Amino acid sequence: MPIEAADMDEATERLRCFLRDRRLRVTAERLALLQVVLRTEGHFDADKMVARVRRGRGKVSRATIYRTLGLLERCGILRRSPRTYGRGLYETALGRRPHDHIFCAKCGRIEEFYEERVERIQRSIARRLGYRILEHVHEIVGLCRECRRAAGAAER
Amino acid sequence: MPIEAADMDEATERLRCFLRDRRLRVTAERLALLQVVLRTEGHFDADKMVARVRRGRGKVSRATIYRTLGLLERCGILRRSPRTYGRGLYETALGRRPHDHIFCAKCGRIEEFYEERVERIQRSIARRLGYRILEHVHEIVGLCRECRRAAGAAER
DNA sequence: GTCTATGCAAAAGGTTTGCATGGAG
DNA sequence: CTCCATGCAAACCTTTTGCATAGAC
Repeated sequence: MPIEAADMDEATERLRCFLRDRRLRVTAERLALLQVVLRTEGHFDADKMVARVRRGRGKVSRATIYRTLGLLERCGILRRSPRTYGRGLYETALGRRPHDHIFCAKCGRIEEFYEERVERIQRSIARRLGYRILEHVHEIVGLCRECRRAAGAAER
Repeated sequence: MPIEAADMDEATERLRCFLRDRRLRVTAERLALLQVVLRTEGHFDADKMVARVRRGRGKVSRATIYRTLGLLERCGILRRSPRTYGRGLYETALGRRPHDHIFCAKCGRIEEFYEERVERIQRSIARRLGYRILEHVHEIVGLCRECRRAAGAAER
C-alpha cells in the first residue's frame, strides 16, 4: 500500500519546518531522499536508500544519505527500527502506532494485540527510571494451538 | 551482589561439558574469561572484557575474546542483550531472574525492570489467542534524563 | 604427535569526518 | 555574498579472518 498524498505532504512540511527553524537548507538531495523513504515499506538501511535514490534520480553520495537519514530521524519522520542487532535499520515513523505481536515459533503466524494496561505500566516504569519513551518492543513468542496439536500427535 | 560460588561452579561445569562434547579444548584463556564474565554485572561488550581480563591476569588478544564470547553464548552462559543499537552487548544468562530492558536510544545506557503485572497480562493474551508462551521480548526505548537535558541544551 | 587455540596483523563492513567546492538563502 | 551541504576519500570502530606458532589431549 503506497503512502497517502496527505502523509507525504505532512512529512515534507515537517521537514521544511525542522530545517527552517535551525537555519538549515532545503536541498534537492534532502527532498529526494524524503520522497524515496516515504515510498519504502518496512525496514531499510542506508545502503538500500543509496541504491534507491541513485536508481530514481541520479547520484548521491553515501555520506549525504547517512547525514540525511540522521536528519529525518531527528525530525521524527524516521525512527530506528526495533529488533535489529547491530545494523542501522530505519522505518518510517509517521502514521504508525505502536502495536505488539504474538507469533508462533513453529509456523510463523503472527497476530497483533494491543493492551492499554501494558502501555500504562510502561509509562510508569519509564517515569520511575527517568526516561521519556520513544518506542517499545513487546513480543510474545509461543506455540499456536495448531502447532501444539501437530507436535502432540507426532509424539505418539 | 557478587555471583554465588554455586553458580560459578555450575557455569564452569557447563562450559567443560560443552567443550568436551565437541572435542574442543579447555584453555586457560577460556576459563579466565568465564571467571571475569561471571563476576561482571550488567551488560558488557568485548572491549570491556579485553580490559578486565588483561587487568586481571595479563595478555589476551582481542580475537580470542571475541571467539570465546561466541562460545559462551553458544553454550548458554551468556546471551546477547536484546536490541542494543550498535555494539554487541552481552549479559550473563545463568542464575538470572527473568527481566526486561529499558534503554536510552542516545547514549545506550541500559536498565532492567521486572513487572509481574505484565507477565500476567502476557499470559492472558496468550491464552485468549491460543498460544503457549515460550519466551517474550519486552523493551522500552527512550531518552534518559541526561540525554534529554543535553539535547535541550544543544538546541538553544 | 595430532589437531585445536592463540596472537598478530590485515581485512572487512558499516558509519563518520576533513576538506575543497557547489549551491541555498 | 555568506554559510551550509555535498562529494570524495580517508579515517574510524568494531568484529572477523588467515596464518604461523603454542599448547591441550
